[in-house]
Amino acid sequence: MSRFGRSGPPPIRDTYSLLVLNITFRTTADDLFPLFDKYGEIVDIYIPRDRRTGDSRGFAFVRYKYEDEAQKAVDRLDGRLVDGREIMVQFAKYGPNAERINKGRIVEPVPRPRGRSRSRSPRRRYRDDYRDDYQDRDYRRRSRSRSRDRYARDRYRDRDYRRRSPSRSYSPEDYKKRGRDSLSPARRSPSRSRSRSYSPDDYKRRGRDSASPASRSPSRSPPRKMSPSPERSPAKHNDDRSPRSRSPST
DNA sequence: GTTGAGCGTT
Repeated sequence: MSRFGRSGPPPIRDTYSLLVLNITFRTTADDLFPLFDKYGEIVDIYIPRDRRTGDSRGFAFVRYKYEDEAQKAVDRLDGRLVDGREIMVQFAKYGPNAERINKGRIVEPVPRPRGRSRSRSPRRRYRDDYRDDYQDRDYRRRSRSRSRDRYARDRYRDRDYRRRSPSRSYSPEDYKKRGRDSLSPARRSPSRSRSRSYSPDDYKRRGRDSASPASRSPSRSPPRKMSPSPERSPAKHNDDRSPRSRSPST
């Protein structure tokens, strides 16, 4: 669903895809259009949305017709405050086709039987080399928590989904696979097996993981309930301070 | 009704 999408996405050939990140969940293509359109000719703007909620995922794809304009837009709109949020504009990679993409531009939509593309240096040779270092600094600092929990909001409405799918959680097979893999140090650490067949640490680690999270820490589950009745133990502060605070002065 | 790394089609 692109802004210019009449019957689907336009040809990506000879187009420069820009990835706009850090945009607000309320920002739409229409909001980005006037911003990017001012810096160049926009071929298309696409904002992936959640198939469940339909909300924006927080990033958009802006396709420019020319590389210089795209680069200019990146330089201009990158870090721009949009809707109260700093957006990050950078050249986008089209998934697995990224190898055929150079600076966001689709070099060749079809795979090359020859490894020629492999031989040549896809390294950037633009005058904007300095920009790469500028972006690779640390301004892209990622937060300590990721938004991967964005789907968690579904649990609020579909929180009942856990009951109808109790086995939806991690399968024991996963543990078995991991455990079996850990039990094969010969293939993972051949130099390690020369001393001993396997390390007890691995066994312990596997045992911990296999152990139930609830029974692994008996001390974490004190038999004492956290709901002390005010009537059952009123003689904690009242009785203590009673003789003292009761008669501060005569 | 919330959120904040990333890479795309209704």
